[in-house]
Amino acid sequence: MDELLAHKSCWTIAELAREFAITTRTIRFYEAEGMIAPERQGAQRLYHPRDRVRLKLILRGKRLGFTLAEIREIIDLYDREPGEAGQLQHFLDKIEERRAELEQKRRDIALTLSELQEVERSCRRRLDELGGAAMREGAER
Amino acid sequence: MDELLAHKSCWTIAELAREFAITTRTIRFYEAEGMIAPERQGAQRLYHPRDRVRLKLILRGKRLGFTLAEIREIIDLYDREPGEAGQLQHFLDKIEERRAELEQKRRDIALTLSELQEVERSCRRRLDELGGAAMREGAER
DNA sequence: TTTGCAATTGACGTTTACGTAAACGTCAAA
DNA sequence: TTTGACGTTTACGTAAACGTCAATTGCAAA
Repeated sequence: MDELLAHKSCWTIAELAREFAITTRTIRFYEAEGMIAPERQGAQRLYHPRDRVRLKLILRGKRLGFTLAEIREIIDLYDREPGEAGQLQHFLDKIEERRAELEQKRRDIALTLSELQEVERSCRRRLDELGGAAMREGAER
Repeated sequence: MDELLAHKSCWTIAELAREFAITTRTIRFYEAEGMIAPERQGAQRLYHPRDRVRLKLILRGKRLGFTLAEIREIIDLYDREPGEAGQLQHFLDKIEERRAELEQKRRDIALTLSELQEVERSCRRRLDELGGAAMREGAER
């Protein structure tokens, strides 16, 4: 029910775990690694939209095969202070690195997809042959 | 020198390790996991084009964040016997699974790339501001 | 023939990313 | 008031993917 309310402003750890299909242990682990910093109400953790976004970014990074250390670096790129010129250049370099990695991944995906497509084609051909044979056999009876 | 000969037909473990920038330990590990099966000349391993291709596939899979177990499954899709209808359908299902994963990764990459681009833009804006300020300051002297 | 490099196996160590279990607090419904 | 659902911390365990080291062997140049 409440799940349907599009604009929730805070979540419990169990809610987030359910939503993203991970365990609460995992969420706490990310916090221990300094990747999320939920508010505290006494002992309880309270997650705000910002935390939820971070969690999403972490999971996206994981799907792409980045390590938590790399993901931390990427996220750090997002919420950074303007800084001065030297920093900014170093910063742009970092971004460029990440972009190169992502584009390599993209090429890898394209290759794999087209190979899979080829396998699928030959698989369907074979299936057609079998189907055809079965149908001819059926017609003979 | 020999490296320039495009059509080598076999490699030593050290050559492959150098070419792909991994350790020999890693290559042997993949063999122990049953992912490569080089020829043996006595105790020495001899890698043929087929082994080299497999190694490439493994590394590509790793870049995409697949586990070795998943990579093994993907590679298995490639060199599979025709088989009968039931197998083939199950086989097509597997392919579909992998495709779905790859397309998820593709979306993830697109999102990350566009976010990085946004960060880069704001970074360059800031850099321009600083540059402009420095230049005006220079002109004042 | 010795020296030395490249290769081998085997055993154990290490890092990452959590899982699992124990022991406890909190609050609301029965 | 007790039971249950949910939360907490602390600590130890574990699977994956190698790294590291030791002991040994084969071969080839000096």
